[in-house]
Amino acid sequence: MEILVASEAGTLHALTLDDDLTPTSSQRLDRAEFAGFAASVEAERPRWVWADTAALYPELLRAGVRVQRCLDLRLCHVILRHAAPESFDAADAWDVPLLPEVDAVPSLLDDLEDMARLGDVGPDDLLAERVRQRDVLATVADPGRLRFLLAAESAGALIAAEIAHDGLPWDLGAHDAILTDVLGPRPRPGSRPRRLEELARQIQEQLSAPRLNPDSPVDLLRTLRRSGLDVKSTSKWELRELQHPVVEPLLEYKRLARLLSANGWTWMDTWVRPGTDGRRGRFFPDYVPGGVVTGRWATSGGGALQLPKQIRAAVRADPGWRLVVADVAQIEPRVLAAMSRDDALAAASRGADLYQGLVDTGIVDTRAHAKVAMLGALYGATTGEAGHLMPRLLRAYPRATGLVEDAARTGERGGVVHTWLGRTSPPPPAAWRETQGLATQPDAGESAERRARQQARDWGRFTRNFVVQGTAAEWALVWMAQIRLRLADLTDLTDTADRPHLVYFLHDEVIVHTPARLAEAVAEAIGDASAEAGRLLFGGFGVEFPLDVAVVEHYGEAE
DNA sequence: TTCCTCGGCCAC
DNA sequence: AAACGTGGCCGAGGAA
Repeated sequence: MEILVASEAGTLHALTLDDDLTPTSSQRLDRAEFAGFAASVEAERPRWVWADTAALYPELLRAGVRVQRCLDLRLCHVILRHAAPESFDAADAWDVPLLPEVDAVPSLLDDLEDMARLGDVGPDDLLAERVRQRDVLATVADPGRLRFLLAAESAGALIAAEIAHDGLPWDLGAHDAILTDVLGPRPRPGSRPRRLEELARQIQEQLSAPRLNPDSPVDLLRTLRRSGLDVKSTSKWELRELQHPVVEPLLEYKRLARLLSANGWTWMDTWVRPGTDGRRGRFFPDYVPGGVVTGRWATSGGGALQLPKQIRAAVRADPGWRLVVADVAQIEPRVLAAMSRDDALAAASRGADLYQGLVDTGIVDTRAHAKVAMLGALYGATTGEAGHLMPRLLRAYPRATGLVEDAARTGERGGVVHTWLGRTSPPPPAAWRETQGLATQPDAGESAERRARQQARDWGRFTRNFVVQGTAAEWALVWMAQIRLRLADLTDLTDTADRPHLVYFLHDEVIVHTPARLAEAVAEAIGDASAEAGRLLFGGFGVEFPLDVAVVEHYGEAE
């Protein structure tokens, strides 16, 4: 059973559909009735179908109602349009970006919540889109896989909304202690923390430049060169190689200045809601499912995808609760082995450490070389150590390397490539084709040809990585959806106060916040979910996805 | 004043 | 000092 929920001019319409997508009943709901309606119908485990999970699900969550499955038609639309562009006309209302161009609607900023989402789609339009998507699905090469992807993508939307509702437990006191320890006490607004001020003075003295602003790359580069240091930039990679007394305080300054600007007291004030008795604060990452072309999640504000290791100890479970932190070891090479059906690479992956497996089978001599070579193959390295090791990898794993090489060649020709479940890469932009076209003209100059070759190789590296990064993202989505199902089974669903819940996701890593007594059961559920994700995606093919799982009080304890 | 690009660096 | 993929976010400083 499916239930379509349309929202039009503040009123909700719920349509119940049978398996042929024929409406069997229809009703109007006041906004206030929505959660009660959803709670009563959820017992029958329907599939909820709506235009945009982020527009409707939060109000259910606020009312304490969670649903098991949904179809997010906007997210599905994006996938289907790329998979079968010939089935769609010009861009329509379903192609609107998640957030509008801010320039375009300055007067609507107050209504952003309502206007930016696809909340306002009438029941007829919603049903028409649902039917269209079913029909498009029937035309693609492998509807089963794509249907699975749409379900996984939609489950991701539910999870993102739930994390946005629950938040990541955050210990403001621990965060402040870390900052104070390395920077000094919180300074008055507009002035540098004590430690940064000291370092700035040292740098100025070492370079005999009393008015140097170390935060200004232009100023700093000029001053360094005036001191006889032959550098082309102020990056730490280049500075590290210099023999000069300014290097140490300068690198330390950069490290601390970064911490202050990215995750200092201002960030804390902006993104963390203080806790209450017996409860930590909460950081609310604004995840954007499907926000990256490859299918990875993006974030919009808060920087949840780049929480530096330095402050992870501030992620701390509530008293009496634990964090279960789990990440997949070397997900991308494992996914590559599975999707290319490369038995040799799969065999090397049959252990907790795939890179060590490459050493043990004699492909390379050290683990470090194995990692460099493998990442080089996934990213398209041509020079240096990675480029040098490539021939060995090509010889040892012709199927796996062949898959990414093929994807690169396709991209270089301007073609599109597909992930395992059928997410399709975007075609190269018009300017790209134009440059390629110019280079094939009879009167094309040397430089035009060089530019075109360079650009073709660049796009090839993108498509090469797309197939693997995108399939890894699919694995992670399925893993997380399986975790979510299993967590719901650990407790009585109505018992929301004691419910283990996902609070963080980072490409190949999750954190579950759970009452301490359930921590071991949660860890086991996460492992089961990993095995199930492998089976669901790749059937019986023998690639394993081993996890590092840790039950901790704070994230800093996990590796 | 606001907007935008760039250099730099964090995460995977 | 980037090389070799995907991102977000910051301050500086020039452009509008």
